[in-house]
Parts: sequence; C-alpha cells; structure tokens
Amino acid sequence: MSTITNKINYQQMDKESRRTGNITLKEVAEAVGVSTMTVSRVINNRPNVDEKTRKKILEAAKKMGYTPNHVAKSLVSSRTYTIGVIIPEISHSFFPEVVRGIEEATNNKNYQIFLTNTSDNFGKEQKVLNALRSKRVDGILVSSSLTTDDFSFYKLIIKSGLPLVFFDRGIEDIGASCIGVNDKTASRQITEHLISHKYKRIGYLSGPKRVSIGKERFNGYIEAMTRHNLEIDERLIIENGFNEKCGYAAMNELLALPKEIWPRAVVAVNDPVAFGAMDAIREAGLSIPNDIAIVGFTDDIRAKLVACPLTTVQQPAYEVGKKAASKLIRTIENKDEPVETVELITKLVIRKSCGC
Amino acid sequence: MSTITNKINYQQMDKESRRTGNITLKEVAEAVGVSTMTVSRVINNRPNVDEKTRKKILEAAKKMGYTPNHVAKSLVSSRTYTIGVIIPEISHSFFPEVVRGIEEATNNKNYQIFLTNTSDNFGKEQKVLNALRSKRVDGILVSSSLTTDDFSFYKLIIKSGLPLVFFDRGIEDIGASCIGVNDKTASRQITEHLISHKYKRIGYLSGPKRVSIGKERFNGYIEAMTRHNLEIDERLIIENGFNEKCGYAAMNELLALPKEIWPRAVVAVNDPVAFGAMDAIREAGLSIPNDIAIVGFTDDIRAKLVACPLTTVQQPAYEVGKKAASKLIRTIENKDEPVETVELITKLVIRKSCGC
DNA sequence: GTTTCGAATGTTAGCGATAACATAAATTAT
DNA sequence: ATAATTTATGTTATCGCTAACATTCGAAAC
Repeated sequence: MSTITNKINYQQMDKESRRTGNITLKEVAEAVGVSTMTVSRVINNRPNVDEKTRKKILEAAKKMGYTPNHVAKSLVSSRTYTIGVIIPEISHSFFPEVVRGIEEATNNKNYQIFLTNTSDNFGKEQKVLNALRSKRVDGILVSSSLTTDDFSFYKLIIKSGLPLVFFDRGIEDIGASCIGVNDKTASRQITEHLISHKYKRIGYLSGPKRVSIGKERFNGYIEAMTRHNLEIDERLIIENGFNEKCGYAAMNELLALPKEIWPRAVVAVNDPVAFGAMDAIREAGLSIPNDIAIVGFTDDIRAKLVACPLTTVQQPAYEVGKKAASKLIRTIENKDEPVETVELITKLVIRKSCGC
Repeated sequence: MSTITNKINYQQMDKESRRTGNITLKEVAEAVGVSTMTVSRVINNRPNVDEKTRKKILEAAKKMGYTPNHVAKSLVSSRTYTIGVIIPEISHSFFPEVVRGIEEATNNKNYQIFLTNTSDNFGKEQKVLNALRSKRVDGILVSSSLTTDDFSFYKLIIKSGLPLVFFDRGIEDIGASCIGVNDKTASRQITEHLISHKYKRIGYLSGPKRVSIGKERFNGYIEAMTRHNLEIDERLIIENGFNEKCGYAAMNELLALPKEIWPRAVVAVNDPVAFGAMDAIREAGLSIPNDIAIVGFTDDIRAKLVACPLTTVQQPAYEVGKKAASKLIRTIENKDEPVETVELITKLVIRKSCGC
C-alpha cells in the first residue's frame, strides 16, 4: 500500500511541480512508443536501430526540445568532462592569456572548465579544491597560491588518483606534472643583462620561495651573481607576494635602508611586482633607470607602455595554458601518461628600464 | 538466472576495476554498521541522529576520506550549484575584472562557474550554450557575441525557464535581466566632450548594433550630434567588431576617404577599438590629438599608459560582474525575482587623446 | 505494567541515464 | 519450409544519493 502511495506521489510531482522543464529520455520514449534504451541508442548514435525508428525518435526529440542530462550520464560513467582550473589572480594579465590557452585545448576535446580565482588565498584554494572534488571533475589544473609548507592537501589529492597538473606555479617532487617556463635560466639571463650594465649592487624582489617560480627565479638571480663574483647582500633580497602592492611594499623596504647600501638595480620576480616597485621608486623622487634600474618577468600587457618601458622576460602564457590543459587531458584519458615537468622557452625583451 | 549473472558482474566491477578511488556513502555506512540514510543525515547535518553514532560516522568518513558525490546529489535535487559564464573575449581587460566580480558573488554562495570564452564566435557560443544546458547549470551569465539577428536560440533557453542574465552585451526585450552601464548617456557625454573642443566632423567607430552596447553607445553619439546641430555624415560611421583589429580596420576605412571629409575627431565604441584606431592614425603619419582626436569607452588597463593617454569612460567592471552574478543567483533561488535592466554609473576620464 | 509518543534508524523507490543481458522480429542459409 | 543468424528492441539492475514513509526502541505518561 505504502509503495503505491509513494509511486503516485512521484508521478504527481512529475506532472505538476517538476522544477526543471527538461524532457527526459523516458518522455521521448513514451511519445514515440519505444523503450528508453532505443532512444538512448539513437541519441548516442549507436548502431542497430531501424532507420525509420531512428528518424521518428530524432524528430520527436527535437520537437520536444530534448537535451541529454549530462549529470545522469556522469553518474553512470564516472566521467564529467569537466576540469577544475585554479588561478591565483585573474587580474594579472598573464592569467587571462593562460585561461585562453586552456580554453582552447579543453574546448576542442569537449571539456568544460570550472574557473576559480583564489586571490592568492590558500584557504580559498583548499575550499575550492574540495568543491571540485565533490563535483567530480575529471582533473585539476592549478597554479598554486600556496604560501605555507602544507603540501599534504595536494599529496592527498594526487594519491587519490585525481589527475592534477600544475602550471606556472608548481610544487616540486609531489608526483604531478608541471608546465612552466625556464624560470631559472631566464632569471639568470636577465640578471646578467643588468650585470652587463656594470651594476654591482643588485637587489632582488622575491616571491614566496615555496612555489616553483619563486624558488627558480631566485636561484637564477643567485647564479648570475655568483658566476660574476658579485656580492649577494641579504639585505637587498626582500621576499613578498606576487602582486603590485607587494612590489610596492618590498621596494619601500629597500629604500628604507641607508642610502649607501641601496641597490643600483633591482630584479623583480614578475612584472606586477616591478610596477609596484617602480611606483615606489618614483614616489621617492628617484629616476628609472638613472638612479635605480629595474627589470621584471612576464611581459605584462603594460610593460611596453609604462613611463619607462620595462625590460622583462616574455612568457608564452597562451602556450603554457594550452600545453597544461593538453597534458591534463592526456593524463585523464590515458593512465600511463608519464609525470613530467615541461619548461617552455622564454624571450628576453630589452626595453629602457634596465638602462639600455 | 540472467539477473544473477548481472549482479555478479557489477559486484566484480565494483571491487576490481572501479575507476574512481572515491568512497561512497554506502561504504561508510557498512564500515560503521548503519544504513546509508543515517550516514546521509550526518553528512548533511540533519537532526535526529544519536550523538554517538554521529561521532562514529564522522570519524569513519574522515578516516576513509569520504567526499560527497555532488553529481549524484545533483541528479536527485535537480540543482548543480553551477553557473555557466560566457564571455566574448577574455583578453580584453574588461572581462577578467568582470569575472573577478562574478567569482566573488558566486563563491560566497557556493556556486562554481563554468567559464567559456567564445572569441566572439557565435557558433561557439551556441555550442557552449548547449553544453551548459546538458550539464544542467542552474543559470547562465552571458555577454553575447551575437552578430546575426537569430535570437531564437536565446528565446528558447529563456522560455525553457533556465535563468539567464546578460551582462555588458545584452539582447533587449527578450525577457532576461541585463546588467550593464549607462551606455547611451556616457556615450553622449563623451561625444559632447569632443564637441566642446569645437570639433565639427566627428566620426564613429561602431560595434555591431544588434548588441545592446553597440546600439546604445551609437545612439548616445547620435544624440550628442543632434543636440548640437552637427551634421551626421554616414560616411564617417563605420560598423565593425569590438576588438583592436576591428578598430584598426575601421579607422583605415575612414582614412581611405578623401582628405576633405576626414573626421577631425573619432568616438570609438570601446578602448580596444580606439587602440587599433590609434595605431592606424599613427601609421598614417598623423598626430593624436592634433590631426585627429579620439576617445574610447571602458578605461582599459592600458588607457592611461598609451603614448597619448586615452580619454575614455570608466566602467565598473568588477561591479558589473558582481551585480550580474547576484541577480542571477536571486533569479535561481527565487522564482518571483523580477526581470530588470540595471545601468551602473560610469565616469568620464579625461586624458589627452581628446585634445585636452 | 501497558500505552503512547518521539527520537533514532531502516527500507524502498526514484532522480535520468546506460551496460549487460534477454527477447522478438526480420533475414539468411540450408 | 525450417533452422540459424542477424538485427531491432526491450528488461533489469545499477551509478550515489535522498525523500518519504516504515519501523524500532526507549522513555515518559497513564
């Protein structure tokens, strides 16, 4: 008895208060007078369906405005054709370009992307990661804003078998692929370019060294200084975040030092940091590059436009995104895809801020 | 008999070749020795569960690394807590800011966003819209790249009851809310600013007039010209797309006219178009603003940095995104939410390109 | 000590689709 | 014409979870 009541209730709901106006396979099947399986076969272009039935079903489906319910499909197949993308700062022009690349690669393969912007907040990063797991994304692309050394979270995800690829900012030796650029080499080269200007006291505005780009770029700077036997003055190395404000603050920290030990030139971990630093330099009434030269990293859209055009390293952002997404998709679709670290090639862009 | 075989197969698959390493409610239930319903109640913080059982279940769930399967939940509830976002050009700095605003609003309410970049390609827009429908997003935010007059597609979606909110580029009288700015007024004002410089021949580089911003901004220009009794020379009005290349092409079209009828000033539908036009003007060996003055719309990140800083209209991009997302969420969560058109207030930013 | 009630827990069916098998219908082969 | 194959179609159970109802159990009420 109760069973029957139950059934009736559901049917009533079906007819009276369905929240979504969506047609189901079953409804199409009933309209045509076949079983759901036959409709399913037609919708998915499977063989063994009579041409006449196929046509009838297709017509009915179209007329009724049938849209396959991908949620149900995902439940059966354990595949969502969805990728989670986590970026630290969408306002930094590098990232929209990366996203464009990701989009390009994923769309071709019929994946959708969940985009989330963490604003460099690791708490949010964790929260989002959990949401993405719950939504059963097929894989995750992430440029981590990690600033603590708690990698356990990522380790868990990777161990759980959920494909994950880092781009730009990766975490090393954690068993995930990472698509970035030749950070260390490029950083060494641009520092050497400053050295070729005969500057001796060269400061460094660093990002968090926990993150691959933070560490690698810093190492490149150190390598350049060491190779050329220049003194590495710890006081001239300021570690802070990756954005403009951080650059501004870091530069002001340098300018708060006694004038005698001021750097003659500064290497910034990226362009936003360089822009922030440039503001600080200008506000201090100093001239770029005559008093203090500066170089960046990224080739932000503004780099060539600022008052003193910024010498920087051009990163293939679009390519990074595209490669990372392709790698992730391969990892998703083929469980033997190897873990690898890819370094794309950058290009030194000499402008004025270095003193050229 | 066959039924039994079937059962065995499924069980084998369960144990041997489960693709996902994900724990299910059922497994947690078995581990603790209760029914799935009880676990469900605990996970969802429902009442009527003994404190001891609750604790035991929570512990087991944590130890086993249980993550709720949101796909299954969505199937039951017909709610995905997912919003589709369609933008025409992620490279245009206006849009990342909008996305940041959208992110802000959606994340607070625990929605995820599917981001798709159509590259101003309506074919892709349609394809994506279908994918989003299939994935049963709870609502859609779109800045349409529509260039034909085939609105039927949107009409269908709106009629189907799927909440949809336009932002920036909307389609009028179609029964959906639109969050934009006071395009017409702002466009009139900036044109009037040029008029205040005593320019008489003022050209207009238009976007597609099918789209709200295309039409409204154009109307603002016309209104300004009319109010001040200036001749509207059809030859000085070029309709093209919204990006830099289009601006470049459009401006060159103007410059191909006989010199006598060249415009003395040009209003561009947005900043990228203005930048493209500026390139064309410079390439023609002309000076901005001395030979040809120009103004834009957007206040792109580059506007203040270009050789001749661009006079433009500052749009509250972040706000547009945030408002649009909030409106959409309200529309999703409350079926009586009214359809409305919101115009946020812009600000004229006077720089040099107008001749000031 | 039985009844009554509410809290704790369990059972069943269903969300919309598909895999795997079963069966009916149409062909082909013999 | 009948058996052997295909081909077309249907049935059932399942994905992981939850609503709705059913049941159990202990404690208060009589």
